[in-house]
Amino acid sequence: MDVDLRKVRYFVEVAERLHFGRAAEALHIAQPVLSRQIRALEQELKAQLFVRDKRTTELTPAGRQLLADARPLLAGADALRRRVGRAARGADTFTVGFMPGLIVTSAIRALLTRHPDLDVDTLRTSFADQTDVLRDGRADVSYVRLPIDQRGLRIRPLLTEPRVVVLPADHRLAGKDSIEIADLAAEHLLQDPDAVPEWRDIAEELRTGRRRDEPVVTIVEEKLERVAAGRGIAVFPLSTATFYTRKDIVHVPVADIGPSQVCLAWDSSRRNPLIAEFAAIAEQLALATT
Amino acid sequence: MDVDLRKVRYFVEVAERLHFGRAAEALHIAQPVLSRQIRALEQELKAQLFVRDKRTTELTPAGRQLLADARPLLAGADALRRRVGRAARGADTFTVGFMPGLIVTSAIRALLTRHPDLDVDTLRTSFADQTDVLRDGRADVSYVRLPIDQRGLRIRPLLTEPRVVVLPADHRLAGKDSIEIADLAAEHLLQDPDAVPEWRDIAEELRTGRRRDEPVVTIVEEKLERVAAGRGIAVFPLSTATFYTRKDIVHVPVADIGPSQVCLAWDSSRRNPLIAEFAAIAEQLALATT
DNA sequence: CGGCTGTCATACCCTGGAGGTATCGGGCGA
DNA sequence: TCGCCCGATACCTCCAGGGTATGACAGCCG
Repeated sequence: MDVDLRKVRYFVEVAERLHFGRAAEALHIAQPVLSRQIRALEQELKAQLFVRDKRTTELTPAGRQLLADARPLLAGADALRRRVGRAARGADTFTVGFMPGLIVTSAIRALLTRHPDLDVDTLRTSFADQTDVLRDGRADVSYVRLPIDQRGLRIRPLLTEPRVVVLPADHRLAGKDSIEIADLAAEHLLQDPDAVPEWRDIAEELRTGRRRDEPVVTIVEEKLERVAAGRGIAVFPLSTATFYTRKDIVHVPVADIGPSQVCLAWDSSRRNPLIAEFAAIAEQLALATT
Repeated sequence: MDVDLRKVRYFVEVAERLHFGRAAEALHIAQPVLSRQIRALEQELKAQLFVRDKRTTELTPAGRQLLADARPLLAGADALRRRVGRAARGADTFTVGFMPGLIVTSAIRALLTRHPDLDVDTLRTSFADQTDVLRDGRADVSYVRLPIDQRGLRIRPLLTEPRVVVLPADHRLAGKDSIEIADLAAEHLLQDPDAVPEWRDIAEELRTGRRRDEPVVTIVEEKLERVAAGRGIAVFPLSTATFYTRKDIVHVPVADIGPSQVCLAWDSSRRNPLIAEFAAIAEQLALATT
């Protein structure tokens, strides 16, 4: 009848690892149970999801389709749960996500003057999870920096600002007025490469596959700490770079890199009047400050 | 852990009827089972969903929130099921929804020349379900006429065309070059009032509540049959009105009514390259023909 | 080539939850 | 006041989801 979200969640775990035993471990269930549930899911959907040839596990086309659809569905279920829970707790709440370096207080204050009884929360995000918080209901709207995966979201552009590279003060490029992205080909980037697409194309560490697989740091202060220690570089929007000023660090404009585009984003399947209202406020404030 | 979609479906049925007995009947289960499942759902979500005071049932704020979120979630589950089933059947398929009167063959032909192996289907929609087919996965893209509920969708405007009122040939207004919407205040509209927002504001049958509750007809030919029989009027885009020409029917422009805006729409949570490709084709064709 | 290991499937048991029927109890209308 | 409507409660049955033990098969290594 209906798909069983538990089975779908199990499937995602297996599909991501292509290994029943380790997926079962991650799900805290026994491996035979997982095998049986996946089989049951295949029967319910009347579709083979994996090809298992006694040694390796691989996805079928149907499995790939399911994997693509499963994650938004599970996130939607998560969001439903969160929002109902919040509605049950009584007070109207509205949660605004924001990236480090962005100023959101003026918009929130404007919203509060119109809705004095509203309980407005803020939620700090990182580049990696700035859209997840919208899909799983942790935030109602979120200030995001492009590029993002826009699936399931609606966005409104607010402002753009130039991006700079952040270097240790004693770096060979530290004195320059402006550099080009190619000058950084040999450096180690401390952030998600998706955040700087121009760098992807020229980065040596990506081409040679010799990228150190240390976990990507998501906290700005932590990134700056590593930059100062000479362990890598980072590309920030100008406002972020100036906000976190330190003596052992400098920032240099990069001539051939796209600006940082800041947008307001929200889940496109929702229609909460507060969202539209907040979007209008944010847009107006963005216009006023430029 | 995860929400149970079955329980959510049960909840929607009860929330729409505010009556456990009839909801149970519609779901083909016994009433006590339904009562118990709703109670279980309330416990799982830790939220009271209904206030039951021995005679009437009413939704709580949490219940209203759940109702708002439940439908897209269930439609998403439906869509997942459909798309996985299709992927399992093998051949790549792509389904285009369209409203009566819109011509889609040229766009489909263009898509087919680029993807000779693709299996392209068409699906005729009506004003009422033109967006449902996208949300529940019956179609990959759909030509729609505004206004629509844009939640969860992404749309691209294609073209606009004037709208006319369709009248029996012997109607008192039949000879006019142009009329105003107010002239139609006393008429019976044969279609979903949401399709003609300007009419909502002046319609006598809506103001007095004496609207005959005959089911809204969704088939164009059927509407024309009723118009010819003097049982009501209909507002169509010009192309539709000229397409279905009959001797016992005339159409008259309405001066103060917004044009019909035709868009291509698709589910905003998906990223299928074929969707983007088809959107580009449709946009180009729309530009070429104007 | 034989044994070991890793990996998924099978067999079997136990419990909880979803379905059913019968019945209760409180409002409301006649 | 009586009957009716409607949701809740009580109790039964059965299957699905969890567990453990073990089998089957591929690849690896000595």
